[in-house]
Amino acid sequence: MAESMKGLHRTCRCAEVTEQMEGSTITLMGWVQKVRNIGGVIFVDLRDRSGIMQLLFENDERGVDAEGFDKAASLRAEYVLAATGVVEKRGGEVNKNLATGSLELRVGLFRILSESEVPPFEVKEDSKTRDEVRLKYRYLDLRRPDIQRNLMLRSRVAMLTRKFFAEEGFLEIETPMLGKTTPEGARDYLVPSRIHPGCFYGLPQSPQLYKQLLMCSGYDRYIQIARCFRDEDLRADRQPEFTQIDMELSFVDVDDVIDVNERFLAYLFKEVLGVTVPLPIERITWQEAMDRFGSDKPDMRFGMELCDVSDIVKDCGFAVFTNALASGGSVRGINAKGQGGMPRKKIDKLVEFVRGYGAKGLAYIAINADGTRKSSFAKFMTEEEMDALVKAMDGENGDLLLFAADSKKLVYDVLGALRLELAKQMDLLDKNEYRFVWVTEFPLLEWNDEENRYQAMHHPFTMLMEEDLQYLDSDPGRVRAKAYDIVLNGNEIGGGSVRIHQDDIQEKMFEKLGFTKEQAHEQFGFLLDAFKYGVPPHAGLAYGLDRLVMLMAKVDSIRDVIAFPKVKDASCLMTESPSMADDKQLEELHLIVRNESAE
RNA sequence: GGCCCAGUGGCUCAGCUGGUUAGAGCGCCGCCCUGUCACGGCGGAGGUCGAGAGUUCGAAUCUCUUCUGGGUCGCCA
Repeated sequence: MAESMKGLHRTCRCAEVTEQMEGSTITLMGWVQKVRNIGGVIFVDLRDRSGIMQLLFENDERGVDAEGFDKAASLRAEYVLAATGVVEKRGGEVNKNLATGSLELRVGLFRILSESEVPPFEVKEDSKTRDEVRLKYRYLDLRRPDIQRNLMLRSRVAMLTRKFFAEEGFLEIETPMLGKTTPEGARDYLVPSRIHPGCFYGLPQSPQLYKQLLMCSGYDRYIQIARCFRDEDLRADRQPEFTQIDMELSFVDVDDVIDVNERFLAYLFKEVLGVTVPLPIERITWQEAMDRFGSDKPDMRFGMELCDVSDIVKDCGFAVFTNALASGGSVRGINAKGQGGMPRKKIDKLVEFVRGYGAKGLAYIAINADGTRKSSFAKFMTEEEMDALVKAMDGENGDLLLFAADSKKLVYDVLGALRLELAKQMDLLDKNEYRFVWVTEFPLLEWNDEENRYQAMHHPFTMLMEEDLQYLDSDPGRVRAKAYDIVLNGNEIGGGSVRIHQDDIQEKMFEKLGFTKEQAHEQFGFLLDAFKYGVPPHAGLAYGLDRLVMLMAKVDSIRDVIAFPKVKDASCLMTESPSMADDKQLEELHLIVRNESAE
């Protein structure tokens, strides 16, 4: 039977009890973590979000009466208690694993505020319970200390973000959830309009257009911690709804955005983790990132950089290499230091791995400890050619050299992914190390094979680098954008760009993207109109808050830093959303028509 | 949409080259225990092996289909 807490007030949280409070009478409230009934005395670990405090129940003049002792014996895991008593030094050993390990509360009076059924899993740290079960009972899962720490960390990140940017003169302004749907980019979540039959709102993929309008309106530094929605397939670091730290600034260029944001990151990491981020953060261009790491979000915690050996092998006898070069591709390799002894089976696994990225194969040279070589393609090459290749790769005894030959893009993809996979296998990735890098000068456009046209790599409002304007007509793929990503340990945690604010360039941009004037106006007319009335040069950036917190919390899934995440198919196992709407709702929204002729 | 991994008492797993009655740890229930903190001791309950079909004298085990969850490629301007 649940009892009332009437007349009782919580003094502090469980783990906030200190040795200075010894001798004083306090009241704690929380959940029963563990009952240890050893006969004449009962120990209970009481838990709340601060941690654990041990309660002592003993039937004597300083403790509980006989009835109270029987009640204590009935306690079970996850019961909610209010317990009043005296803080004492422990009579037995000190528990060094607890902040309150030298103390206990000798309970004089307590109430069971709520009983609990036996939970489907134990509420404890480092769960090994299947996600399926955890997420169905998410309200219990969220009681775990590690998840609670993650969400407390997240709260602190959000608080410090607001504090930092407020002090930098940013205004927090909310933008609509119900907006205009745009067919470009990710799929929108659509919300049917009751009042306008056949019409739909789109939930924002980001506040992009609104924040640019705010710049037009003179709110020269804007920030918002904004919920965003994308109806695309999920990943370990991707949820259909997620949170951005979104900002936009007027009268700035690339360096201004980078400056305030790297100071922000240094502040955040110092305050939250005590980690010093050396400033300025390293910057590399997109091209350099691709050439060295095969990725536009390179993990800089380790080397194993790509090496272009196209020139070395251009006349060799291995057709896989020469054919790739003949069709405009490249041959590149990476050197997995000390992996020359990798068993054949494991190498075959790597070959399987790269096939997943579209590679037709993976050539390798394993250099044994004694200098002899084992290679998948030695028979097509002369000894001299092999020597030159090994030398170019800086191959030493005991190394494993891996090569990909294909189109440039595929070679980047394959070796970029392989580099990360090898780093995982070789245990080169330390979660306590935080390596930031700005990747700049992204291509403005990328070719879309399916639609047979260029499309914006970032978005259609991204400014190009002035010096590349000359190529916009002759060689659009060569034009670089004033776009930048902030990358942390191989994760894109944020990205942004300088926006176009000159209407002639914007129109040219739409033309390059294959928009007619009419199409551009139908989709973005309000922005183009706003640009007629005086628009400041502006630029912005948005962070994926969930990913950032995931890395700060050193966890592998974004779900561990989101209170109520969705599973792979975008449903919620707890609420069982999405669910069918009833006919009445659908009729009101004009999504079905009532059959009137049935009478 | 493709590929890969997993599904066995409440939880985590073992069993899988087909062969008695499917095991373990934790949890749960009962009794005992006055300094435990992974408390301990004794006793006990609890499983149509995700579902369906097939092969077989016989299926947790092999085959196919399907469901659920995870990872990933495509996708995510």
